[in-house]
Amino acid sequence: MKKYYFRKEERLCSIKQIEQLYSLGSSFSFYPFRIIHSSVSTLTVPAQIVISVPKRKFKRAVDRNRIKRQIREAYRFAKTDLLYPALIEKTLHLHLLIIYTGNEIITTESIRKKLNLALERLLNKI
RNA sequence: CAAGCAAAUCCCUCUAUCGCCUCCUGAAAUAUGGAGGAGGAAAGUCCGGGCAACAUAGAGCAUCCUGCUUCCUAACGGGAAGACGCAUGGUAACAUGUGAUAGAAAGUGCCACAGAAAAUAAACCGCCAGUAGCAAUACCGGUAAGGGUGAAAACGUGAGGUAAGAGCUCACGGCUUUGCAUAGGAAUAUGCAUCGCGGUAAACCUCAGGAGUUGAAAGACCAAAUAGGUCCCGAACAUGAAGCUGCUCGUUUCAUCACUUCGGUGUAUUCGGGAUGGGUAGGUUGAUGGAGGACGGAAGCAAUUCCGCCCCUAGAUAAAUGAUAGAUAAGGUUGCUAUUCUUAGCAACUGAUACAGAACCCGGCUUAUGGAUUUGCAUUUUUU
RNA sequence: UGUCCGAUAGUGUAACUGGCAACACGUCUGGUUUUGGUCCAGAAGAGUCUAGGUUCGAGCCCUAGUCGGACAA
Repeated sequence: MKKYYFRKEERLCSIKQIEQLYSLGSSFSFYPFRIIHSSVSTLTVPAQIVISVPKRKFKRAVDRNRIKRQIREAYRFAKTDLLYPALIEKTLHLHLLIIYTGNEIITTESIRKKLNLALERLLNKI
């Protein structure tokens, strides 16, 4: 049985690395997400990600937290089924930044579908 | 029974699967097992304090804040009780609501337009005396009663007084200063005497009280790689002239730096190695047991305080507390039945919901909010 | 987390010490021109972010809120 973990090691926590990702990484949009990615040399896990919801679009902290939790839940399933096998096959390590650019809260089911499509497109690009 | 007002309390449930954070167990781990994991406002950041660093003889000035009294409190611009004013209701007693409520009798300023005049004063109409004139009237002086203007007109009413008038004098009344007496702990109230009479201090200001500055991104500790600093050890030596040599390299002597006991030593430069201080990334701490809460008793009108006993209740750090499925409680909608026409029962569907997410911690204030329960208040209807 | 500013016609800005909310551009109407532009003449368009208070009177003073912005690493 597969384990759908999502631990602290799989998050990108360093401010400097995030700034580097913003300045050097390449990006594309796939509604309702905008994904910034760049490959790095060594990591203990295949990918480290940041989830971001802009304060300008969602004023209340409750809404931002809910969207981040939805995305995190969707990513937890998507990376185990989709992302990690492909990355291990290509021997790549990634830094990822997922920004939610939609204007309203949508259901968890549709976020899961959209995120799967977005990650497939990411795998085709690299 | 119903709706209303006020106060207090409670609310993200349970089961399954997957997952996150902290702690415990464990030799150890991201394993296994166990325990725990958002609020009344966590919000706004409007006040006050703890805590920390720095500064600091004392006093004054400046700046800012507060402003009826007493009490509560660690403290407050918060709260409690009271005083006074205003508004509404009431014949009144009083009730409810509300108030930045010290000082306008220290001084300065301002009061548009209108109006004669907006504050040491001032005369447009009017009233009165005098002079001139037959008279109308003119000149000069007195006068704040009356008119009109304005948000506000020199305290109001009456009498005396006067040529006409005027707090000019008196009586009553309103506000007010000071003193005394009584009541009260005080604000204040009542009485007597006395002084005074436009408003504005959310105008400057005066008086009284208070404020050191900066905030956890404070502060403390550990500390990789790289570069550079300091120290130690080891190795090497630049330039010129002459000699050795056919020439280069090399070597010797002398000079170019200092000291010298003439053997050398030191300084400077380069390379290698080691040690060490500061300190970056990063990490630990600060940082969650406290002005803590529940219950009982005592003091107090109350805010609150004291005593006893019990309880431990988030601790993340680019930031956890979630997702999916199902279940019901209160509630909601629809239908059916009974009925005093408003309730009750049954069935189906819906349904864990409003406002909203801890970021060092407390005490308040303000703002946003759907429901449930309890208590109190007065009102209406029905029955007895 | 903390500190500090601002909000006025469609747009950009004024309004001193509280006393009729002003200017420019834009808009509309008319004229000039064959037409458009330029130019000339005229008009409309706000009650000052919201609520409450002080005052005879508030854009201005005070309190609370809403929105926008700046600064401190």
